[in-house]
Amino acid sequence: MEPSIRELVTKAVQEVYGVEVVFAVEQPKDLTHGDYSTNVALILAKLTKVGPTEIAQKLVDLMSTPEVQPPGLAEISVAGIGFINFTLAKEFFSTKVREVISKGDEWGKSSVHAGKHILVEHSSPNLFKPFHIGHVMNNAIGESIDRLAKFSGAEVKTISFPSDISLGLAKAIFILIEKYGEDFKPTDIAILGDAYVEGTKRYEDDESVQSRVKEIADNLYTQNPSPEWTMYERCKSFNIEYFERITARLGSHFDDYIYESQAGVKGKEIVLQNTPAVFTESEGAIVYVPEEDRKDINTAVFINSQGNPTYEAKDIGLLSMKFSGEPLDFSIFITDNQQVPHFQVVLAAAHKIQSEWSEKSIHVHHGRMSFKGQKMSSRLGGVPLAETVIDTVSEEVKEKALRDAQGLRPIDIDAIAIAALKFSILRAAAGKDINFDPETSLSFEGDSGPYLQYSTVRANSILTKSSFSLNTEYLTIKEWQTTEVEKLLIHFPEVVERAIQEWSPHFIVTYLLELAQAFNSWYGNTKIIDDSAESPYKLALTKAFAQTMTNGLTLLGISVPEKM
RNA sequence: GUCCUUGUAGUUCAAUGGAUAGAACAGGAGACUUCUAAGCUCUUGAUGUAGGUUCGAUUCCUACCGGGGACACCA
Repeated sequence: MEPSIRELVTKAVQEVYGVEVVFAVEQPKDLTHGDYSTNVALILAKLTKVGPTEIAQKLVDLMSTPEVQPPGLAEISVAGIGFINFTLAKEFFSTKVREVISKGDEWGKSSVHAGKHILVEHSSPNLFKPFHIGHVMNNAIGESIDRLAKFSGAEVKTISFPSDISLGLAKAIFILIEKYGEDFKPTDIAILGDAYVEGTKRYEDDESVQSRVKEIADNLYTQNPSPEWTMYERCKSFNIEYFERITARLGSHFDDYIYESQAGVKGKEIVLQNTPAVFTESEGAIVYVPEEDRKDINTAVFINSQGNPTYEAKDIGLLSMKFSGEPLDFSIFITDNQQVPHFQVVLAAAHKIQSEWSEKSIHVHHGRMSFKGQKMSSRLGGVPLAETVIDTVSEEVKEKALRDAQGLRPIDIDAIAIAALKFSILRAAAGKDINFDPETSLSFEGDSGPYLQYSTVRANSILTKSSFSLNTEYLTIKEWQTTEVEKLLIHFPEVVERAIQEWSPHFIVTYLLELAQAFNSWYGNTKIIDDSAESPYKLALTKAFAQTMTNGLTLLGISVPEKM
């Protein structure tokens, strides 16, 4: 409906004022103002120096003639300081309800990026560091953006970029060999994480440890067959399995991995090829010096004086590998915003090597998660692990379900716990820090993941009881007061589109909350299954609601339990 | 010190330059005896400070104050 209203307004403006202006057609904040509204008169007022209400009235008069109006429009009116409000006919809503049901899982799907190829990189783990609550934040946002990309009509490939080689990793290997011997086989990620932490400490204040660790690092970088290399390979495959298990539990799947070790080799090669064209030598290292007018970025080392690629060069290698496959339209990557300055330098340098590397890259950055006010550092330990948090929350869910004397499937318990967790992350506009406190951040009541699930489950339960089918003739209802549920329902595709345009899942969250509230309020005051003539339509509306919720939750990476 | 980013009820979060700044939690009150009470209804309460641009500023600009981050061989 939004496009045809836009067209109607554009034509009217053209006719009266003979100009083209940029204006908004949007859902008013207050539903009583109508289903759509435009600020075009306010914009024109500036141009023509005429009062906005006068302009609005002129346009409304012109648009109100039946010949020019698109079907489904019931009323156009001037309101407030000069807004033009559009109210839709109830037939429009009932037709839409039918459309929602027949489209099913495709309802709300956009075509803004139809035919395009998008690469999404997220959840990149540092092998040997356990997957902690901060990684869950990256995963939740990344997974949702991945799903939004798929819902945009594009062909999407999802990858992860594990950090599999570093000095820190050699420190962990050192501890493992010392403590457990060369034949150690990893069975628990915590042992590796502890080794990492211990290695970091030991390295700091012991020179003999330092030289031994560097020796190990050399063997790892050169893939030299040695006890530490064998140990490293065992640990690496164990870690990848661990990573896949935990991300699968969170609902993610990766098509491919690009390892930092590969990207490092590639990156070094590219940086050397582009020296001195792009990079310059300085103090034995190879650095990128930004342009004079780029005060916002710093000089950065790409290859250190030992000749090893740094993080910066690895990212150049990563870019080259991302773009070496089939042609890409966008390459989206998700990190926390601590890394923003780093990527500004990398992309500035990348632009000079291959301009599409920076032009087609989209860096989505989110805030960081602090834990009960404490900054988190996986090197120092003390950070809650993802699995521990999920398990703890799952226990609470289970207890609550028992109190309510309900049996829940284990898979549903997990789904509810994960919904609570993901919701606490996705509800906020990305970019802001989240202070995570399991006591207060994870709620099952009010604005929460479980609230959204519960509303959907309840609707589904009614549908099961009623044996609803789409064939029911529900469009013939006479007495019907359009509800807030329908009024919100029709805007789902616009919300999805905006979330895609801005790569911001939180628009979906905000919308689903509003929708669920509208439904729960309606549910509380209406009997849906009854003998009235409206009952089939009420069931259809319930179905359309459940479908919209399910589609929206899917975009957030949250699944809907069978019961709760 | 330079640059980036952020500041909204007691708390956690919303609000493409527009209509009366919305929710939830916490606090207070209530309904139901009806399809799932993880629900519904009512209620108390907020834009860091000072200027500026605009018909109109939480939103844009400037300064200050308070968080967070980056500043060359870690990732």
